[in-house]
Amino acid sequence: MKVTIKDIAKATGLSPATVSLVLNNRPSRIAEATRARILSTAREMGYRPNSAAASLRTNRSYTLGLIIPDIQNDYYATYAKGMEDACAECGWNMIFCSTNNSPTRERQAIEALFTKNVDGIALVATPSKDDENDFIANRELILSMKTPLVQMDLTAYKEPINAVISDHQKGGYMATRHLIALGHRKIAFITGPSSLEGSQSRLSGCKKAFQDNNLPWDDGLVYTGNYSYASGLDGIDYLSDKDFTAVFAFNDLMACGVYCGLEKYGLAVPTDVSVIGYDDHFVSGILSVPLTTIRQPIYEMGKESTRILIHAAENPDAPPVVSKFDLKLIVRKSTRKIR
Amino acid sequence: MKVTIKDIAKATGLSPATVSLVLNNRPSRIAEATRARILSTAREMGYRPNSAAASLRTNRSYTLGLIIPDIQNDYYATYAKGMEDACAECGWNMIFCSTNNSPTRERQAIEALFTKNVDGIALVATPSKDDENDFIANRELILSMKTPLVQMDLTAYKEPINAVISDHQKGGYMATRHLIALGHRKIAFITGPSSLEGSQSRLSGCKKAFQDNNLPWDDGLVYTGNYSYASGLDGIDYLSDKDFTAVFAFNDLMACGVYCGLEKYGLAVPTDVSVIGYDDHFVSGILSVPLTTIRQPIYEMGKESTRILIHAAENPDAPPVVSKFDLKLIVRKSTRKIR
DNA sequence: GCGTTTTGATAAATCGTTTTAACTATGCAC
DNA sequence: GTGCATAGTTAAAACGATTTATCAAAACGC
Repeated sequence: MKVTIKDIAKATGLSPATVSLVLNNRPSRIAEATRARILSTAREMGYRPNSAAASLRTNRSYTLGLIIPDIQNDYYATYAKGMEDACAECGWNMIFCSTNNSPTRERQAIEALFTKNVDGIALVATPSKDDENDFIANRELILSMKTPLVQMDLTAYKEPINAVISDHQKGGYMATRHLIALGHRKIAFITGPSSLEGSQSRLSGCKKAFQDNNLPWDDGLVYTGNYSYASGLDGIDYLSDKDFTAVFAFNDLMACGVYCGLEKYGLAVPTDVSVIGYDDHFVSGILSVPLTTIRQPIYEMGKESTRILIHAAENPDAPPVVSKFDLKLIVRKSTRKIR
Repeated sequence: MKVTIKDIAKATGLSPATVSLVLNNRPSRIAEATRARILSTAREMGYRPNSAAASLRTNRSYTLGLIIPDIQNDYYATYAKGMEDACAECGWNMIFCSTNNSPTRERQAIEALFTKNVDGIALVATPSKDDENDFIANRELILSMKTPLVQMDLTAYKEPINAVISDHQKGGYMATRHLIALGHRKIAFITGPSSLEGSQSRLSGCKKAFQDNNLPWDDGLVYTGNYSYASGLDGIDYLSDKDFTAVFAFNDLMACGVYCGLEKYGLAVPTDVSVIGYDDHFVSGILSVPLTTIRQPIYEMGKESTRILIHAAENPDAPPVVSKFDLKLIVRKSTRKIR
């Protein structure tokens, strides 16, 4: 039925050992003629290795696992693409798990990946609103399995850990500074969930920018969103009776909601209100008023995650790596000098 | 190190055979007490099955492979999510492969999936512009492996094959009829690549709608795009010196390009020109002028694909299934009665 | 008490590959 | 002809689970 290494051995009159040595390109002294013969019959017979057998024997699968909260989210999808492309370059494979923002499914995914013997796991933890413990527990689970782990956007941890991060404090600072430079003083902020470090960091960057410019901070202009389109809308509802000339939404999706909300209240972007987002989601460039935003090199972060994991898989006692990425201010049409 | 079935056997003083029988819930006469003992020690010892070993022995992996052209594309991502959700419900796993629109990588993905012993493959073939042969060759490859295959949006094939499809001719018809009903007579069409069946079908649906209403068809108002944002823009450039009151873009992404193009020429949607898209991409609802579109139940199609594959895996000689899905006209703000 | 059925559990082969120590044959030096 | 190095190849033991035929003991019928 399926062609195995034994079949090739039989066909060439050699032993399975020899065939395996050649097919895996192991350092050994196999005559060049033999090598060629094996290679060509393998091709002719349509040999395809059985990775289950190999993985059983070697305990390696040349496969990475990726766990993301939602594959439909462009942000995670881009990260996934980065990882996948880097894997393809090295001939590795990936198993994706999209957990639909459920810590339970996240846990199941981890178990499944372990069962499948992956050589490394990239975890983009689900932004669990309430239960921080799930999050910790799942990370612990991976670590307890001794499988290399790389985490996105996580720094604080009791022990060093592989991570790809971007400096969100700086991102928050850059965005705010941009608005301040345009003359804005009454700036509203629509943040992410306060449980998320990324959101916290951005906010502290914003405050720092105010400080550095000797401007008074007003907590009343901060609305806590949850990174969804709807919460951008809600933010504007909340802000509708407040006085502000610019909005910094902590991601682009909420910025889209902000656009819609502002329109509802008869406010034009950027004439009446400047809007800045975060992420550089692909829609940002094709909106009616293209959105000024902070770009995260999320694709590159995906690629780097793969590199880190492969390296960790191949060097079991390499020290943890933290790769820090630079953010970039992308100025488009949604922000302008205050009138 | 890792807990195996043998370890549990040793710990309970039973044999590996018994442990396996219990853990897999096989029909057999194991004393209830024994069963309970095994289950509890397995839990205590943190046993996790080694799927490589199981798969080697049984030739089953409870894993499906999915091959899509681009994970970053919301359309495919939604399909993937549907498949994944359905898998999670059944305790199955998925291996995603995003091929970046490269037939070569598509081929590599197929090989990798085969090597990994997946129990079924869902193929969303890359819309290869020029070389139809790659496409055929890759499908043949999967079929030759005797692995269950389900294909999205493909009907024509010399032999019956599992597929999930939507009736694109009807979709084209619905969209065109909608515009005609609003009084439009000069309708421009921005299609997909003519090599793709889905695009062809939509176009024939459009023509049929014209026929049924005794309207003259004008090939000059047809622009062949490639489903990208840019080709929506290009389409409007091409049409700029033509006379038309409505545009039907064969997907929403091109419709976004159309929005932008029309703005460039000082035309407002829907006041000057009505625009209708296709897919119901998530941006369609959050555009400044929400887009009227034809919704494909792509998430459901993903779920169904999983069901088909699992069924095929468990019933090796079940006949091929073709699941047909209904399309729906979603009327938003981008189309209106002609002035 | 004997033969038969039922119950509960297991021995052992197997899946396809990898890997290491061991083996044979050949060439070479003397 | 003997000893030794080297080149080329292989035997055989894993890896961890599954599965079938088989076995031992207990229960049962009479």
